[in-house]
Amino acid sequence: MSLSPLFALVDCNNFYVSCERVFNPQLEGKPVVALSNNDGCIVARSNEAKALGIKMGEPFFKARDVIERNGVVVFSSNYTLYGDMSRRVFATLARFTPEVEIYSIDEAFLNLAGFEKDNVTAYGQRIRATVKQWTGIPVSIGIAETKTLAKVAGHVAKYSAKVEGVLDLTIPGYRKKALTMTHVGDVWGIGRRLTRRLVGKGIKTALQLSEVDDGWIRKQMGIVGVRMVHELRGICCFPLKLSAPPKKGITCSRSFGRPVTTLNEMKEAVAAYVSRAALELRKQNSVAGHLTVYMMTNRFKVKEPLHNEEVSVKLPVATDNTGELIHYASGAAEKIFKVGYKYKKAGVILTELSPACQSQTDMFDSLDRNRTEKLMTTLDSVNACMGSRTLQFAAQGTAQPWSMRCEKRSPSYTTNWNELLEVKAS
DNA sequence: TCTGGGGTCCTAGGACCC
DNA sequence: TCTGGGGTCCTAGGACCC
Repeated sequence: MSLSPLFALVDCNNFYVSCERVFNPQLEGKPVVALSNNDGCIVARSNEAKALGIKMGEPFFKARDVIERNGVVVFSSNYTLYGDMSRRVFATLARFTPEVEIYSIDEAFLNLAGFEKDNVTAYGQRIRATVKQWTGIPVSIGIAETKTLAKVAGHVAKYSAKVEGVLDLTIPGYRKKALTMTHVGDVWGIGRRLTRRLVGKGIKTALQLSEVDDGWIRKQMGIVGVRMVHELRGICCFPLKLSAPPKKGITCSRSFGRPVTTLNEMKEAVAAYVSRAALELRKQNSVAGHLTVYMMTNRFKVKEPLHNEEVSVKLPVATDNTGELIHYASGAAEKIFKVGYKYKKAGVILTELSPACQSQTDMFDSLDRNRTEKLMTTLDSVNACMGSRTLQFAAQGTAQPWSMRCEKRSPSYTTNWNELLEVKAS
């Protein structure tokens, strides 16, 4: 007999801000925000910052006024720190159920099927308290028969003080109440576009969405919509994914800290992005058969000349070798780079990924692939233990004057001894 | 001065084939 | 007037997620 499904969504509250607070407890109770790469947008806000009206995704410079007036503490993103804290949270969750799906850096679904129904709220409270105690990170937990309902529950749990961070929608009457108080735009899978369309048709709450006719929603939103509505009714359509399948494409792109106007700098940046992408490629034991390079000027500067172009290369032999990939990427960059433009951003995309062990060899291949493979293995292991750019290709440049801004980055407290020693000394 | 980055899935439409 | 029809594969673009 198979158990009826029961999911818990564990969601870290204001995750990046919470990570910073673990190492800066005096920030507790104060407004704090964390910025995206290049210090561009606000991507995490403490409750106090939310209360000031600072919006998610808002450009930093637009919020600068409010921030300065209210003494909001600002952090650049520190993904090394957040990634490590995230691992600690998930390791803690794994103590409570063998089946954990890591959904994002700050969210996980747990399989609670078979756990005693009457006690799941108490169990959730234990999970929440343990994560807080072991990692310092506060979480909200939503429990329900489907992932979509668990997301709804988690959302309500986060904003309703009464439930103390854990809400179980399998308790009679709770599902309807939660769906009534959830705006349709807050349902998992309903983005800005669909929100506008649904609200235009008079569907404003998650409850109303759950009550629409199957045929109608099929026409409006396709099969995706039908699944979503079924999930809201308690019919499970999205099972837990316990192992992530290998990625089908790997991208690395960054905005520049200042405009790039020379081919040399552009090629350095592209080489640096290729190196990062190739490392990811090797981590999942894949090789890439196709490479795309793109570059763009600042789309917000309407008065400056615009150039936005990409070029693709079919690689003669699928590879994970950084040097080889840099070679093709540089050629591609040369093809589209134009003098007289101020480039804002560039990126590299690796696609047509396949398992490294199955890669086809080419009779006329001029590279000694055994040797380059050893070189890559050595490079990766040196960088893994001594820091990510200890060994690098010369093409990436050393000064990297184009690299992104991160003026307010905290030290990587948990992973970088050198930085920690600097903090102690200062 | 200043506007993130990295993914996934689905659909529609064209090419191609028999 | 009327132009076969249906399957499969691929790609571009749209929508979404955090």
